[in-house]
Amino acid sequence: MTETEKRNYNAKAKVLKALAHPTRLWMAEKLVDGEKCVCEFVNVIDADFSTISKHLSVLKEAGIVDAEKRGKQVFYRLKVPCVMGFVRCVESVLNNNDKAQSCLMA
Amino acid sequence: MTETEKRNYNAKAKVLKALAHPTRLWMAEKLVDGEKCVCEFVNVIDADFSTISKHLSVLKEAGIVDAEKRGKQVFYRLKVPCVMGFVRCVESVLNNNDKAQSCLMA
DNA sequence: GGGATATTTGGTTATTTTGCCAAATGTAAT
DNA sequence: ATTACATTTGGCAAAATAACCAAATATCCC
Repeated sequence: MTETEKRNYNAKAKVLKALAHPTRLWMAEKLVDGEKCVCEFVNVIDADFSTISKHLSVLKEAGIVDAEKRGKQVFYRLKVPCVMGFVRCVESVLNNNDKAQSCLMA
Repeated sequence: MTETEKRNYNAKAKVLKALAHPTRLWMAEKLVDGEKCVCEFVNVIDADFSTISKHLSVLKEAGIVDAEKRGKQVFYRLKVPCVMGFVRCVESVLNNNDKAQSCLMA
């Protein structure tokens, strides 16, 4: 594997890593409906607001979301629409897993 | 967020986490061409074979690949074809990031 | 059975990630 | 300018991951 390839896979893995956390994935999915301010997440997620802010910055760093400050609030929005198609793929993995499980039980 | 939802997001995150590693992502992509035995990875990847084996077992555990033993060798194959469509999405994120970068430079 | 090959498992250490707290920053309202 | 509110940043401890080595397991060939 060349150095360039290596860098490429590191970069791709970073994007995946950003989504590979329950809270971040949940937030990304919520953003499909449109932008949300941090405060909206703070009210719903049971975690410190600093934690939530850091999660959002991971998503931003990865290029998955964009942030815009308006007044006191910061609004995040999904930058990459395909993200969710890809969540559907993940769901199909899970469905497969469940099917396998019920086979074992049958 | 209900307990059920929480479990659901943990499960989805687990699948993503499995792919969120340069080596594992690379292996998953290689498997698009068809099954490969562990030894084929061992010859190419610069890492201990126990490390490679463990990576593969993470992918298997997540339901992304399947393993079959034939003779002395174990063959892994992709269980979920959509995985790669979703890698394409990740790539589009990267392209976006690059574009943003070149904007900054221009 | 004994040796060779292919892979997995267990154990250890180093690194990364997570989540909370406290403190800093930015913005609007009084 | 002071206060209140929204968010980010820095620092630290706990938890999860990763990679290596050595040892265990499984299969084949002699």
